Amino acid sequence: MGIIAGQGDPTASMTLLWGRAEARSGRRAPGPKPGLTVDAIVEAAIAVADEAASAAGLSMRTVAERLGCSSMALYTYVPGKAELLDVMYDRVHAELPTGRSPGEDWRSEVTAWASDLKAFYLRHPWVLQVSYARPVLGPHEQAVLEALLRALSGAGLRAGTLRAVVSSLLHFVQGAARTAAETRRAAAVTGVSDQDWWGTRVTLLNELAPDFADRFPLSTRLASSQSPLAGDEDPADAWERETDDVFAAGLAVLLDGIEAAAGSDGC
Amino acid sequence: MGIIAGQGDPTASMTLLWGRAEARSGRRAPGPKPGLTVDAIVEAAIAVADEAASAAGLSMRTVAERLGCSSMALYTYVPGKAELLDVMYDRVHAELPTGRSPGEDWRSEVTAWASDLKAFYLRHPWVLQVSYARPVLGPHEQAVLEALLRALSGAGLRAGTLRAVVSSLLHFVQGAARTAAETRRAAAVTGVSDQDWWGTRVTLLNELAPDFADRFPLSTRLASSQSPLAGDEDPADAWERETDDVFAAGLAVLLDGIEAAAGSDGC
DNA sequence: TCGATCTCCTTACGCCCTACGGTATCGTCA
DNA sequence: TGACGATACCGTAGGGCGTAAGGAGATCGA
Repeated sequence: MGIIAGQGDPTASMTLLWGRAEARSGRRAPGPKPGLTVDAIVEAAIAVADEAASAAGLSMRTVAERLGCSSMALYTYVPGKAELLDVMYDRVHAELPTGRSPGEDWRSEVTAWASDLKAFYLRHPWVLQVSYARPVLGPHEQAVLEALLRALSGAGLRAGTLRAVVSSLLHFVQGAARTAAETRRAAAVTGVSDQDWWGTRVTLLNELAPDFADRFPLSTRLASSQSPLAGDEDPADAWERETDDVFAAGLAVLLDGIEAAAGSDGC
Repeated sequence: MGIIAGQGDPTASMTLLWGRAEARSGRRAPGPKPGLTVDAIVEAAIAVADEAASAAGLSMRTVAERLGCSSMALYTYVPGKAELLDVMYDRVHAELPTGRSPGEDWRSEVTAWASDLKAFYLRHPWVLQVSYARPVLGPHEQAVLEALLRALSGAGLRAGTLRAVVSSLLHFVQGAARTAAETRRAAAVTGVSDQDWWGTRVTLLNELAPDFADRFPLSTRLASSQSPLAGDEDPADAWERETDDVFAAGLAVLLDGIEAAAGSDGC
């Protein structure tokens, strides 16, 4: 459901994201000792979202339950759910590598960046549901972008082209990851495996639209060209391999395009 | 929040999608005359979702209000919200052109397809929130896919490459449209214009992270290379033009890549 | 005319987020 | 030492949401 990030108080979110000033002023305020910390809440919330495999499964109640407090206790530390999501979003990006692997050509650097990012999205699919329109502007996400720019710096692109390439790459990885994650989640949530689901649909389609192959000849041909299962292969594994192949092939196409663009950018 | 489509009863959804059998059996059943139709409900639901610019704004209650009935009355015609979304999703795809424009080369055909699709997503941003993992498999969406395949048939790609190219193109268009739609929606929902929002964030960033430019030199340079506003241009228009340029440039990169792949596919 | 059957509504349950006001706790200063 | 007042935390409640259950009324075939 495309959650809008950055919707809460900007000052609150940004302060939480970039080193908290109040954490440094040594003086403790009067009153009872805090039983929680923002860090603990964020960690718990990430764990909840990971398990639910969806931002929709994240509720203040579930987070509070995991921490052994009431949902209202969280509001002492975090202004609201929107700001919590902002911080979760950035924090989890700290997992991604940011260092350069020296001496590699830019193609393999970008490929490594893309597959790291895709794996990351599959570990934390809820990240894909945070809107990218008004970025959270946190340090860890920024580092990921910087890593891509570093990898691409070897390709020699003009600024305009570079912007387009960056967004293409992001959209490509996010799209592929989104599809893969949603497929997994659909199987988990509904309890129906992909093959069963497709089987049911295809049977129904044959009954309800017997003229399918005539109306959509190219789609039909593309679907039937799917490589058949090797005899003893687990269908789920085969599907995984198939999508990996599509990812690699799509990325290769994109990289070819970047190379061509770099050439015409006159470098 | 990535809504899972195809979650309801497959038979129900598919029957609603592919010509309703019961509509043809002439015999009216006893009981009061139906005051609504599935079509009217779907139309109202699409209007609601368009206005809310988000699938989250779509509720059975809102749809019912627009039709002047109670929310429970809808359940006579539609099994549930999931199936309603399935039907909305496919129905709205009927807007898109499906005919081929004869005599054009495949590059301009694909470009036209992509920009039509992007405009469509911007008119109906909620479509982007319906999961693509278990496709609805309705006739109108299928026609859109078939149109792309027809446009690409001139490029001479092997089946494997074709699959990768199709998914790259879809992901690219969806990603670009998603960002654009969410930017618009964020401005509408929060009442804060994009420039104001960015201004606030940048100011905060300067205060909280004065070392930003040192930590992220490439990001800083890319951001500062943005073309400045022409004196009397509306900032919103300038932003629109900027994203259009990025879209066109990204698509061009992708098409270059397709061309290269077609070459190495040996056609 | 008389069921049978269908449409549509009211009610209710169980989720969600969070505003508000009350209470328990503890550092600080007189 | 003792009281003050800031702070942490919770209970309640209000307004969302989807939809199960069951009842009221309309309309058909027999």
